[in-house]
Order: sequence, then C-alpha cells, then structure tokens
Amino acid sequence: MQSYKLVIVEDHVLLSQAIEGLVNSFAQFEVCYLCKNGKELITRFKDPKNIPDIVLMDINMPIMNGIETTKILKDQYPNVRVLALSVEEDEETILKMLRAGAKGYLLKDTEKSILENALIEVMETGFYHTKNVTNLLLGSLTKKNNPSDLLKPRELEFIQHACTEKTYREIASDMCLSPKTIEGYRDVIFDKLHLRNRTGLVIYAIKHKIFTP
Amino acid sequence: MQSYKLVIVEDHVLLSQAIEGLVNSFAQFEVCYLCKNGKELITRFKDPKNIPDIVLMDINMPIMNGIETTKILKDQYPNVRVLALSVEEDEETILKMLRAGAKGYLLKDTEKSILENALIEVMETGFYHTKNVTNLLLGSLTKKNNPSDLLKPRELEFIQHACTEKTYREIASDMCLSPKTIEGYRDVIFDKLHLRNRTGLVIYAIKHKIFTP
DNA sequence: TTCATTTAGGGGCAAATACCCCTTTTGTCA
DNA sequence: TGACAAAAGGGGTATTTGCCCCTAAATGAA
Repeated sequence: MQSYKLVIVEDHVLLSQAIEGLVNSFAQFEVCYLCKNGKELITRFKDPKNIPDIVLMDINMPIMNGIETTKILKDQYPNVRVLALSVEEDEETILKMLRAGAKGYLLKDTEKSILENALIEVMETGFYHTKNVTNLLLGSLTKKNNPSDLLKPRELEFIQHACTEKTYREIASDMCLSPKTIEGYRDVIFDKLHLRNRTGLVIYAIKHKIFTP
Repeated sequence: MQSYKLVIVEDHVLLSQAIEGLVNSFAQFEVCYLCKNGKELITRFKDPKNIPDIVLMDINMPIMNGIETTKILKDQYPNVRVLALSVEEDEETILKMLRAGAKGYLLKDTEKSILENALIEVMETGFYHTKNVTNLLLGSLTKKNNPSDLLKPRELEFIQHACTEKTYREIASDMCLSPKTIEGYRDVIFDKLHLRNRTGLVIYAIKHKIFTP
C-alpha cells in the first residue's frame, strides 16, 4: 500500500520540522516538503509533481494566511484536502477556516495519535471533526451568527479609526463625513454591541479581531 | 559518553511531542518527560530523579508561564539550565526571560540543527545567544529601559481598570481612592507616555502587554 | 410603485474626560 | 534628621463624549 503525500504549511521552521518527523513516523503518510506560508505553497503547486494528497495548514502566517490559502486551494486544486492545525480556539476563526474549505480542524493541543487518526479519516472518509468542532458547527446553525456580522462595512471602517487617539471630529474629517454622522455610527454600534463607551469598543474590536493593535 | 537529560515544558501537546522526537534524534540528548506548564514541572521536581540537566521552556503557558517558572528554577534549582523556546519576538519579553535566568533564547522559527547547536552550547559553555539576541542585549544597555518601567505599581493597577468600560469615578470607587487621585494617575501617565486620551492608553497597554484583552 | 432599509446629517444637553493649577501626608534612605 | 520621592487629594474649565430627539436622500426589493 502506497503512502499519501503530505505538505506542511507553517511559518515556524522548527515546528514544521518537528511535525515533519512526527508525520513521517506514521505508516501511511510521507512529507514531501515544507512551506513557510501560503504564497510559497501556491508557487510550488505550479509544478504538478508538487501537488500532494493532503496539506497540514497553520492559520496564522505572514504574507498569506491559512484561510486565504485554503480558499485558493478549494478553487484551483479541489482534490487536495486541507487539515487545519492551529492554536486558535475562537469560534470565528474555526468557522472561517471550515467555510474556506478545510476538511477538519485540529488544535495544536492534541495527542499525536489523534493527528494520525485525523489524517487517516480525512483521506478515507473526507473529513474529520472533534466533538468540540462538531458542537461548534451545530451551535453556529442555531445562534444567529457572530456579532461582527451585525456590523456594516462602513461601521467596521469607523471602528478602525475609533481604535486610535483621534477624536470623533478628526475621524469624521479622515472619513470625509460630518461629525454628526460619525456620532451616529457610534451610537448604533454601542446599541448593537451593548457598549457604554469608546474604551469598551476598543476592547471589543480587539477581542473580535476587527482591529489588531 | 552519556547523554544529557532534557525536559520539555510546552502547553500544546502535539508540539511538545513533535519536539520530543526531534530532540531524541540528537545524539547527546534524551527527553525524560513532557510538561504542560510550569506548575507541573515544579511538582515533578519534588522527586530528585525527575531533575534534568536542561529544560526547553515555552513562554506563553496557562497557569504558570515560562518567566515565572524560570525564576523559580533559578532560585531553587540553579543547576538546571533553561533554554527558552518561543514565538515571542518583542524585546520586553525576551529581556524578561533572560533576566529571569534563561541561558538562551530561541525563536520557534529556526532550523533544527540550530536547536541542536544551542542545546550543546548551553551545556558546554553555559549559554547560547543568536546575533539578534546579542544585539538586543547591547541595545538594552544604552537605551534607557523599556517604557513600562516608568510606570509605578499603582499606575499599572490603574491601567488595568482603565482598560474597561468603567468611568474614572467607578475606577476610583473600585480602588478605594478619590476620583481626583485617579485623574491624577491618568494625567501623569498621559504625560509620561505622550498620550492624548484613554483610547490611546488602552492600545498602549495592550501593545506593551500591560493589559491582555 | 410603494415601502423599507441604508446612509448621511442635525440640535440639544448632561455627563465624562482632559488639562491646567495646587496641598498634605507618608515613607525611606543617606 | 533633612531631603526627596511617592501616594493621595482638591479647584476650575474647556472639550469631548454619550444619549436622546428628528430629517432627507438614495437604494433596493416586492
């Protein structure tokens, strides 16, 4: 029985080399090569010999992150399966990754035997999900989506400015709007997200990755 | 020649298992056991048979982080060397870890051969530092220390509350102080850190890890 | 073609914030 | 024991913010 070809995409070299060793110890898998980000992977794929059966994909990476990369793979290389491997535990990130087309989502905080299982299941049944992720998926059906879906593009744009030392007057000037319009955005957002003041908004924005310090 | 005993302290199991494989492939080192945080390590050390020659220590961990743990080791087990292994690239964290007593600081973004080198050097010469870290050390001598050293304990405490939806009046009440005292703290901090308003303070605090959202 | 939603804007007001000024008490250390 | 820093507190004021109210144009779907 031939072993499946696997590629690791992970920006921290030491970790990808360590995981490489782990994967090569699994009977049914062999690591072809390592990539430091999504862009590198896409470039490699130009040569058909470099297209593996499965990609083990980190999410936080420079240049091109795991979510963007997975979207591209789903589009252009639908036969390559993606198993996400990340430290991100928050719902939004996991859902984004699954929507992008990942066949499974594994936390870095798992046993190596579970990694092997997950890889086998993805290749044999097409997907692998832990109980946690399954519950999350169910939850995402009932719970009307994540709170930042409530926010319109213009409001998200405003929040970027609000996470700054600028006064609302200055923000208005930067966005070429009347100060009163800006205050309107603020009032609506406070109401939607149940916030009392700008400090609360900044913390919310950072927690929900609307703004990154 | 006998091999050195090594312990890995890292909260993500898969990573510690992967690195375990890597280290076990080095001729002069063998992994004794893995820990998920500092507390676990200290508990293990109660039995002298569990005390290794060197500890490979992550920094971001739940319960007891790498910096606290390294301080305890320096105090109570000075013969155990610590090599920090982290993704944190910011000066303050690195310096804190070195001040706590780490013999070296390695980014997770390095070659495995460099890890082996570093381990050997730490055991043979007592320390290992990359060029980057050396430059950083030199820099920390000239540059008058990091900005959060300017802040007094009481001010740091205030900042925790300021990164909240509370008004200054409420913060005063929580800290059992007069609102005027709180305003005094704020004014002093704004002056020291060249800030214009509370939003600026929140962003500063998060950037400099004074407050974690 | 209505009706609803989105986007943009305005008035007024109370509370909170930012920015100056200033004093007293408590350590603590040289 | 005097000097000096830190901690705690106060007065006054201009600006900013938060919170109501309400209007008009544009867009878009039924």
